[in-house]
Amino acid sequence: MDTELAAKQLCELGNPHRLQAFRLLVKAGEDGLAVGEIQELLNIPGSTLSHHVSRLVWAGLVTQEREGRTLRCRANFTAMQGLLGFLADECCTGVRMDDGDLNAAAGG
Amino acid sequence: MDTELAAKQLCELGNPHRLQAFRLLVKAGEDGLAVGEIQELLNIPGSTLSHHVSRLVWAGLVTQEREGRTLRCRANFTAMQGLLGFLADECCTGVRMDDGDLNAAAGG
DNA sequence: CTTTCATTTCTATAATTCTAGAAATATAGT
DNA sequence: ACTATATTTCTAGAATTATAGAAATGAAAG
Repeated sequence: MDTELAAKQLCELGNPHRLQAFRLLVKAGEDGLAVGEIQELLNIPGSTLSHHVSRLVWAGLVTQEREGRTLRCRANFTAMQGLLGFLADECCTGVRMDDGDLNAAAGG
Repeated sequence: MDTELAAKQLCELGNPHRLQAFRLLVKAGEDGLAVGEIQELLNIPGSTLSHHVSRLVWAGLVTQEREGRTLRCRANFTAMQGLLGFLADECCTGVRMDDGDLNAAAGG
């Protein structure tokens, strides 16, 4: 995971509509949700949602599969775990501090 | 951690310059970095960097403390851990899958 | 082949963001 | 007060994004 990809994915998650949509897909798990189901839950116009979903797909965070007339969307858990791993490794290292460790870290 | 705050913080991390700056601050740990040090490392104009840093501060991801003429910036590890927790809990639940669990989860 | 449903693409507009030079502010030293 | 350094604020233009109505596309059903 390079910084560019991480930034791209963080950027796409960094919009309330998209983050909400993504959370719904995470909750839905394997079953996923049709675009129309997300639309009803978020209560926003179809064209607006389509824009947001396509950005999530573009960033690799969501996959889509046609099922007849509906498009089923699923969270890409692998991508999400990759992003989580990047954040944990690259953006949360430094000092791992419990209260007791604060002085030691600051002093030495 | 509510969705709005998470989205705000994700949005701010979702810019390459800001993500790079934040990573530098994470690496720097307790010591942090002066704005000018970040600027030299990223090699971008001061006004541009100031814009980005102020956004990170606004989102609560970075703190600033004046030390004479320099402004020392530090990553807010607590905020970052909160964000990580939110993502792990709210955006990475669903099916926790090792390879072996895939079929079981899909099957029922 | 027409209708119906689900979703996207087209199009336009308003709003936001990124970038960076110039000017201003804050601090310290002389 | 004057100078130098560090950083921000002002300002403006280019680029991107968000929003949503209207039209188009894909797929099933009659």
